[in-house]
Amino acid sequence: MQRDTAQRRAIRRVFLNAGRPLTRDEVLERGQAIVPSLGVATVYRNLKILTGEGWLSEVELPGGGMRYELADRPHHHHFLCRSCDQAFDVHRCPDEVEALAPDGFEVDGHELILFGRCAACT
Amino acid sequence: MQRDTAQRRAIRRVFLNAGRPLTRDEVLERGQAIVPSLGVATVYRNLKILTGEGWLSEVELPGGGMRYELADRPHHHHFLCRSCDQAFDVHRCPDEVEALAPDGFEVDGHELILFGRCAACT
DNA sequence: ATGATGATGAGAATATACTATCATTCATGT
DNA sequence: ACATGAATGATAGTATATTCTCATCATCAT
Repeated sequence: MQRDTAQRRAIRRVFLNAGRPLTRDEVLERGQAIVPSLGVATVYRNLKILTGEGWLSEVELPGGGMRYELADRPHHHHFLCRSCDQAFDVHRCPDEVEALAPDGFEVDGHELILFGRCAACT
Repeated sequence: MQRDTAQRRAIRRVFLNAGRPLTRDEVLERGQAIVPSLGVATVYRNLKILTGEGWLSEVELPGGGMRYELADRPHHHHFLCRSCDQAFDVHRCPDEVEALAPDGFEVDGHELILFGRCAACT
């Protein structure tokens, strides 16, 4: 059965403290602040396991690499800072976006990404 | 100075006929229908040149690989078919989306992506 | 027509993201 | 405390996208 390791606990804590989508490197750095020996392979393994369990979900934004965020969050979108490349949550959503599709197209989801400079980079 | 080659003409024609963002492979396939000898390196080179000239612009949607589209089109968004992976233009845009950002964040652009099945795949 | 040189095409090389391997560590049930 | 085997970490391997190299081709000013 699955074991409760310091590494996996660290990775979970990183996400619980983040409040925004994280890249593999962000998880690695922040995880190493808790468990210094943490390696990339373990980060990859656990991102996959936690995603498989439905605890994390994948977020694909421009700029390479997948990002991950807690899966239990209500519908929301993202802001991507062009300066620091960090992603942030946007909790409001324009209504009826899915009605914008051309006729004959079946929409089953949508993603809205805002670009600019975050509060820290302004 | 720059030369007007059959390959570059073919690639330009592919975009003028497409009316939607194309992946490298879509450009290659359609380009080879015009100039059979067309190779990947040439496609890459010309995508970069045409983008640098401002004739094409890059579109980054989920699912790997960059896509390219004519740069002179008015503001619009995209629909990505989960079945055939083709991208289509969505010409309507929800207003005031950029006002959704958190306080202190400077928004300078946005992208809206609708997911589902296109008319041909339905 | 022709020569200079920009462009091409095939394949090698590189960059990057991710996965597999495996000896070692350590969480867990007893 | 101990045995079991799941998890880890270092690194090798794989996959994929893109760029580089270079011999050859072909455009265009003359």
